[in-house]
Amino acid sequence: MLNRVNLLVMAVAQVRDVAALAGVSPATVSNALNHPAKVSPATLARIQAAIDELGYIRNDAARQLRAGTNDAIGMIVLDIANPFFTDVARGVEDVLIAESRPLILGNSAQEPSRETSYLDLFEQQRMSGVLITPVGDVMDRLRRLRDRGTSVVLVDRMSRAKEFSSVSIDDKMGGRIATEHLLEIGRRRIGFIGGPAGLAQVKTRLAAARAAAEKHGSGEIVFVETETMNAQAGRWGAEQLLELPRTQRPDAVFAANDLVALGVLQALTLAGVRVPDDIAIIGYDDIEFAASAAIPLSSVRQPAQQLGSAAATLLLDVIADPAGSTVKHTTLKPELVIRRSTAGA
Amino acid sequence: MLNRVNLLVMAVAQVRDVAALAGVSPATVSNALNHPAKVSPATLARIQAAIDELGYIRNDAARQLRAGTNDAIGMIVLDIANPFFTDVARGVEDVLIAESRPLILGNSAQEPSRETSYLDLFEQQRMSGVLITPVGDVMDRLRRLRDRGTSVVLVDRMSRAKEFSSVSIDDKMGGRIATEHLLEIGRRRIGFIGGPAGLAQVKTRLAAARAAAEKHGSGEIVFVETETMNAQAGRWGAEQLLELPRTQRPDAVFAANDLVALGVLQALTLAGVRVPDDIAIIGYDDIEFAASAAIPLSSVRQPAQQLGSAAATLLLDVIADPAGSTVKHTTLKPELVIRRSTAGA
DNA sequence: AAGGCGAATTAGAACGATTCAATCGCCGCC
DNA sequence: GGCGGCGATTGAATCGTTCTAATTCGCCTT
Repeated sequence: MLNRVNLLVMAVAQVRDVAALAGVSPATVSNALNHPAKVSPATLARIQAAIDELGYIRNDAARQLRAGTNDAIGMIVLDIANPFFTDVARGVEDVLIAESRPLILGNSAQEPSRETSYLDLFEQQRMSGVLITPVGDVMDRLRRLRDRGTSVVLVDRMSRAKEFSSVSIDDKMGGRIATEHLLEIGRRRIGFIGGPAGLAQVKTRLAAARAAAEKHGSGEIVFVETETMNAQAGRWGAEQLLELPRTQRPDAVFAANDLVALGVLQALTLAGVRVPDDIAIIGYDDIEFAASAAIPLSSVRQPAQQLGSAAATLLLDVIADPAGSTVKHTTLKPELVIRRSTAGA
Repeated sequence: MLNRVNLLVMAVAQVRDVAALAGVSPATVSNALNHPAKVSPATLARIQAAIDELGYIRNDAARQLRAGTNDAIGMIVLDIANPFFTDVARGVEDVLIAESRPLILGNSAQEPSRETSYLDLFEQQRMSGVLITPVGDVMDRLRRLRDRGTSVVLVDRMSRAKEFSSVSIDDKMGGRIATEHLLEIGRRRIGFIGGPAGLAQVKTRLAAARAAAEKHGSGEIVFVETETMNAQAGRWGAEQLLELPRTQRPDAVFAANDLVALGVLQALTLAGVRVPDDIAIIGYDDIEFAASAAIPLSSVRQPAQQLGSAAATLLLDVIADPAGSTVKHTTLKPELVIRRSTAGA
């Protein structure tokens, strides 16, 4: 008999209902669920039958309250509309599903306010771990999270202060190889399109591009800062370049990601600029769509899924041993992928 | 003074610590947080100061346990790697953020087992609402969820039994206009690529295509069933078509979504088939990348973000009045977008 | 037959916030 | 001066599960 019955709505079954039906105490039901070895096979079977009959579903809020922690992992991605990040998320998911840990996915959309509200949520929920690609200045928040027992791993961003473990892809190398490639095919004025400038990825790739140009001697970087990094921003960025006087117009574009690159490609084509003859374009990420673009896009391939699974694995390690003395940084290597948009000289 | 202090780790502040610091009772702190009107401005200020000083963050598990419900909304999408679904998710997010309701995003990746495990999670968490585009046969699960007080709205899928409110896009119309367009430009044998066949969207679009072909008289549909709906499946599907004897080879492909269409386009191009001359291609969804494909892709545009916001709005209505007598179905209209992949005759 | 042991089970106290009913203080009014 | 009334505050109970410590029971040993 359920302990509380309403004339219209049957109350949702709880441990005590299951216990009553199986003729045991609530503690035994809890043991059956959480430490089956402690319960005799016969009782186990009776309890299972009772659970099935009543359709019992444990209340996670109560469980978490008692446990003091939530076994879910929170993840905050920069832009859910960018296939690069969905690939990373899939890498994460694969690892977590195997450990049967729920993944809560949040999209900051490059807006600090949204990032903060997800951090609030994760903090209130006492998540056991958080994966984040930060937009705003959240180091204080992350420190607080860690102090409260939530493990933190940075994704695609090295922690400057080396406080947090991180998994990233070598942006310096990526920026360098993309730029060197453009220089090698004879380009000299390179428009770098991306933003905001404060974003770590943008900052590093741009700095590496400038360094490569300087080292080469006759190369030059023109920075066009955008507010976000989608195709629309790319179209806008391309228009800025086209407004420059002929003599200052770049002969190549290095886009901070492929979405921007695709936007640039569209705008240039629309304006009658020949790609790659007049302006070569290289993107970043090598998302699936780069290869099937109108003019197949050269890009700097990032092992996105691998990044995700490495991050998830690392996070699980940190959770298992939060006091683990060492902060680990894993850095994966990007790879140049040459296609038509930078073909020939 | 914190009520429990460890030599090494300062305990996380709780209501009673805040209360003690502010010189009030825990009940007043709770009121300050949840019903500020009930608390005098002076006390409110003191409590706020105490909260800031201690860095108090409320424990959501305790709150939810007491409240009996979680104010978060769960959403299960078919495929996070498909821009169509991320667009839908963004529409949902926009609405929910405005209501400051957390969105928990799960990716079923078209796998019933993953779908089920997210449903388990949402059920255990006593979510107040769930948005789902079902893969497997989950009607029983959804019914149970509803009986337990979680509101359910189906996305991009009409509930056959009309039990649940839903928001969808008219797949019948979409299948028809795509097929009619191919017939109008003179194509007769149309390969329909997508799957699995059980998926509602696939079923409906295919049926509509067949109906349109039949009505026309000389049209014919060849169905190539795939396991999923990504570019790889599209490449595989295209290869199946190419293996057919010349006489049976279609002169057009209707792909169940744009990812598949892009895969088909790649494989056909690689095999030296001219698009659209030899084989025309039309996709479905009109994702952003369709327009910038090697051969810009004709498609059936679906108002994805609008679908998402409509679904979220409807769900909030249902949550506000779960007993609301009427089950509502909103159907949005798709739109034909013609580009080069089906241009000319 | 008494004692001891281990496996299985259980009573009851947490976990931390919220809420209801009850109390407190204070003001104004007769 | 006493009392009604009202806003502000609070004590204690509650949400459902898990864990610790204690109990029960059957069986083996000596």
